[in-house]
Amino acid sequence: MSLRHALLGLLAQGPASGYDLLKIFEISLANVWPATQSQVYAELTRLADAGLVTVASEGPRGRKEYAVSDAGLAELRHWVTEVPPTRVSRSDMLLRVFFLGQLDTDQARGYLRHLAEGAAERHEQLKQLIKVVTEGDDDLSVHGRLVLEWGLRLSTAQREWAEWAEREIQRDFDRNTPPAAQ
Amino acid sequence: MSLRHALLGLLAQGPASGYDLLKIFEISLANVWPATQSQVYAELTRLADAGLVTVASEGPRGRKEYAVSDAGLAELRHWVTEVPPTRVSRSDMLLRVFFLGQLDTDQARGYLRHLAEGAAERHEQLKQLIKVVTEGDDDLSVHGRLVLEWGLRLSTAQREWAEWAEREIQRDFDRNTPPAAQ
DNA sequence: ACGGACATGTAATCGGTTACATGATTAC
DNA sequence: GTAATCATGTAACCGATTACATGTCCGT
Repeated sequence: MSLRHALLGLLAQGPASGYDLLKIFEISLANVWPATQSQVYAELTRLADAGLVTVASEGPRGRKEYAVSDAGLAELRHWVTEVPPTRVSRSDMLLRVFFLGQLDTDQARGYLRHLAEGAAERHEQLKQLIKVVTEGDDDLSVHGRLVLEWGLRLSTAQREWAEWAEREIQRDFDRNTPPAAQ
Repeated sequence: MSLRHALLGLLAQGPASGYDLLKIFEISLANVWPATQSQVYAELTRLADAGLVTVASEGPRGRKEYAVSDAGLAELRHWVTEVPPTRVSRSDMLLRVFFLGQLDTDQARGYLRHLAEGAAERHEQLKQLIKVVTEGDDDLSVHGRLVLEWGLRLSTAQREWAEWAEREIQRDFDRNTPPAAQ
């Protein structure tokens, strides 16, 4: 039920329409909680039905501007402070690592090298992004920067780990394939 | 569709029943790709229908032992090597960080401290787990150790980041609340 | 006048979760 | 005999994805 809270959190910054919110999702929340158009409109309707947001004003082209209600703000704060964050998140990347034994050593090392390269690329992208976002002192920018810093640290850790794992696999291979057998 | 590949990967290690596979999920894959009982049995039926696994033998109590077919092995290898890993994974933990502006400074720092503590706990748990799993030289153990190492690095990075973010928030607070105002 | 952006909605499908339901075998 | 474990299955529901569908306003 986090899409609900993502929407409440964005609306806590100021009133917005579904269309506005979608654009915000595409830029600032895309890497943390992606959402589709269908989903956003449907959830806004549900939030309004539940009284957590209200339709503050209606504009041209059927535009509906939503504003968070007191109940909505309370729900948001409750979620942030009281609801324990999800323990595990599924990772198909790590699942593949479990099954690397199904490949030959070169392919397995290739997969890990690819992970390292991907992490390095993401790191560079985030470095660019952080330059662009550095201006702005609204709440979302301030805390968005904390999230970006996590992205930087995560991509660094992943690159280093993948490089380590690649060496580790090579080491295992060398140990099980003594020089005489080469 | 990764549950399907998780099952193929486990069956590539040797034939097993749905019941067996479930126990494996509960121990070794619990932190990477959790699966429920309903899900496993249903997916095994689908895999058999698709010809990716076969019922190798039937035992007492309606037990069905599944074995991966050649087509299944091919599908598994294709998935590991050719299908690009998922880019983003949703994180309600980071989503909360975005909305920390809705709390007062103490609460926000509390959330981050809590994250740091949680990461430290997970790190300790993994250190225990790695001791237990260190014996065993089958494929799953070898590559499972790579995954565990990632868990260790991830939990360390998260603890350090959360501690850094907590200080960062304090710094912001001090900057916006000059001594004269205290 | 027309194209692009603005703006909202519905329906089908899929993967995952929870709960329900049932029964056989084995160890004590 | 009986409790624990082994063993499989179904059904309802929920959140997310994809595709379809429709219409309006604004700038040039």
